[in-house]
Amino acid sequence: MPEHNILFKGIDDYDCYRMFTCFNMEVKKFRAGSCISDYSKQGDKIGIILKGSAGVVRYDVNGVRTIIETLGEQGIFGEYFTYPSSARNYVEVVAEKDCEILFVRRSELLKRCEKACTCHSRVVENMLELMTEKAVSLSERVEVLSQRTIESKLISFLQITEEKTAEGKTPQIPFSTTVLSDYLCVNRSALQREIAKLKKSGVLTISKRKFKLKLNHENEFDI
Amino acid sequence: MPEHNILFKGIDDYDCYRMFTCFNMEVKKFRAGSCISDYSKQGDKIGIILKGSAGVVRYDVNGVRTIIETLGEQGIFGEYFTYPSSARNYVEVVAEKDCEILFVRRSELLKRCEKACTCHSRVVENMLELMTEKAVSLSERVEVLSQRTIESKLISFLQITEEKTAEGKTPQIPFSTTVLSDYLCVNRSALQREIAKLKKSGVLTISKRKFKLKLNHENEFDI
DNA sequence: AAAAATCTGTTGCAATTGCAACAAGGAGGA
DNA sequence: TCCTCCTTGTTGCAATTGCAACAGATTTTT
Repeated sequence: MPEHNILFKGIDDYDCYRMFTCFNMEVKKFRAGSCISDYSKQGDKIGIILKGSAGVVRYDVNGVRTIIETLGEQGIFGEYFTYPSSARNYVEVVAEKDCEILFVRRSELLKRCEKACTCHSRVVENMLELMTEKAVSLSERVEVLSQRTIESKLISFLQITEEKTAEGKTPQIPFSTTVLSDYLCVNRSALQREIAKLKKSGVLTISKRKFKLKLNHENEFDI
Repeated sequence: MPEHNILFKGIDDYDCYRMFTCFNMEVKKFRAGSCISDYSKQGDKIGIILKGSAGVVRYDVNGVRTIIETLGEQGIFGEYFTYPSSARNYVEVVAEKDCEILFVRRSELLKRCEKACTCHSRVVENMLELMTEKAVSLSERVEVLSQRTIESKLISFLQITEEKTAEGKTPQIPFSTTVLSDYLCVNRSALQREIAKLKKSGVLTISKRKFKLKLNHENEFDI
């Protein structure tokens, strides 16, 4: 039932069905690896990931790939946010796993409802929650990318990953090293070199994708 | 009248006054250069810039400054978004100009109003707009920082600045070069060197802070 | 108006990062 | 099983970036 989704959290079946139609929403499925949106002529259309995961990927003129964002369930995307493809680079959203995506126009969501239904304001509330999540995850992205060296980009990323790991579980890098380098926006072999250094100095332990950080707490701020 | 603010857009005087109290909001003033929040123990408190502008700034262990975000009027900030100060770095929000800031807790904004006032849902709607703006500006930030070289970080920043410039006006860099380097997260003199190169090759013209870009459109994607 | 502070612009040298090439280790399909 | 494709890991060399120092310009303060 595509009417049931995170945007309609807290709303009963009948209203869900009604609004789904009223807002001109649609749900589409995509196979892993396929392109969900190429960010051209989408206007204010917003995509919300109901199931699966996806990545916002950019290829520049030289073919260099950059993973701008990774989107899990509840992730949202659209031309409205992401800087669009331009003459200098090509941006697309690619399904990582099989995906189910809800599409809706921003203008539809915000239109003043003639019937002033309470459920409409609940939708706006839910949208606020999704948008807040997006802002938080973009902030993390900025935190990582604003680091000046590969080493600190990596450490910053690993720390954030650690914090997201459930209590008692071993933190795990969600990518292959190759993909990680595209995510940190650095050269793969240079990243590999930094990983080797951190391992050698005992700061980092990795087996497969599971890792452990032991930071040296000298030379730090008192807070 | 602090009751009138962007969060209360579309709401009449009486309700503004009532909600301002009901939500435990407060408005504070800050002098240019002063520290608005040091991101410690703020919990879910959110700041909204009513007047003035501010920057979210990080200093690392070596004293290197990074401008994580710049916030104009309607900009929002809080520990909830920005990665907080840690043992390795210190984050604060600094007023660029004299500021008037509205503080409110996220939990207060989202609490189910017993009186189910229509104006409350309008506040949520306004908040969604502010949050969307934040997501958009963070996306731009990622766009710039994800570039691999100083040259492309600079060009990407200048292009975005151009696009924001009102029709007919000359685009203008909003910072000094020194501050710009902290915003692009690169070394100042290396940035200066790249600017010199672009000037020499005729791609970039700058006088004071006004600039003009003439990009060479070879080797580009057809879109 | 003089002094102080800040910003711009440049440069040589050092450190970091990117690039290319290659060997070795899975994973999955024919 | 063998073969292919993809990822990991390493390295020498080249290019980019950071650092430090300094001179001149500009702005702010006294």
